[in-house]
Amino acid sequence: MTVIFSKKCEYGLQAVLYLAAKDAGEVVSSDDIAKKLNIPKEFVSKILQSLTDSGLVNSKKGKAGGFLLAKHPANIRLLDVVAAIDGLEIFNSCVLGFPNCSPDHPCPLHEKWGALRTSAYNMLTEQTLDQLKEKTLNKIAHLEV
Amino acid sequence: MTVIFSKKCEYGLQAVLYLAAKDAGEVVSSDDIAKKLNIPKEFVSKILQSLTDSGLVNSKKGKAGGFLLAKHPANIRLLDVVAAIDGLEIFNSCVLGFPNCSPDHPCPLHEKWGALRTSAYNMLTEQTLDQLKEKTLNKIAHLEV
DNA sequence: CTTTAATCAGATAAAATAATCTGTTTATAA
DNA sequence: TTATAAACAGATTATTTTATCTGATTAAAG
Repeated sequence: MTVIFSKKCEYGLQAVLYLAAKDAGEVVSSDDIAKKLNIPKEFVSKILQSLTDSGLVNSKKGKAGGFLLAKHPANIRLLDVVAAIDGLEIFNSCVLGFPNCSPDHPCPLHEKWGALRTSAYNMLTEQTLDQLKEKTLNKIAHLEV
Repeated sequence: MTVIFSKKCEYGLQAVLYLAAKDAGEVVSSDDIAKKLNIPKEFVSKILQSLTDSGLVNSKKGKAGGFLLAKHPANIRLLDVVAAIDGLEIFNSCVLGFPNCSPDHPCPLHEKWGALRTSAYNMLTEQTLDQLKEKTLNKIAHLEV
């Protein structure tokens, strides 16, 4: 198989987009998130805990507790989430798996791939949770089974 | 972690590029390939066996046996190798892991990601093993440990 | 014809990723 | 103040991917 983001990262991105689509400050339980997004509750809970450690998400314990974004969604870029979960290695490693791939000793795809990779990086840097709110709401509205 | 191609696919691409950099018709053993590319012999052997089944590679059994490309390297696109090993699912599945991601019910990144994905697809379709021969030779020349 | 060196086939092992479970702590609300 | 519902912590399990092993078959070369 081929993957861009790990499952952890996909779920993490879905979850923070979901949080960003809620009203500011609203606390959402992992149970709610898991049900809405159709992903394992314990798993998404773990992921949000790690994003809490990373400072992107805040949590509230106890009854009526849950998660909420730690910053205004305009200040959270997709790249921040990816960096916190999967890391940025993908933007700095050879697409063909060659060692030492660099401008000095480029792999056969170095330039062509480099251009695509940069576009992807820029896109993830430009897009904030805020900017995607409308689209997220739309997608969520059609997640019913 | 984040990945574009599986290890299998990375090794497979490296191996066919290596074969394409050899003289036409030259038979190369998996042992040779493994040593040169610094990848596990049995693993690359398995991968080349599967590419043989896919019709991209031919094999020669017995002493002095090994592998060679089944077609002229100008007729093998990178996409063919990726398709044979990882499949093309990545070009047809949601980058955020949302179900049912389509123009009707797009995920928040549907358009932006779609553009990048198409660029990647086109690149892999345009690049043939032949076109990458010079660059492959250069890279291989600097693989020494 | 025998030795040797290769692919091939299938089983197995190891490592990484994904998912689940068990119990503890915490805070709300009845 | 007690019941409840949540995050949290850590261990465990399951699945997938990566890698290795064992033996069989094949073909070239001495």
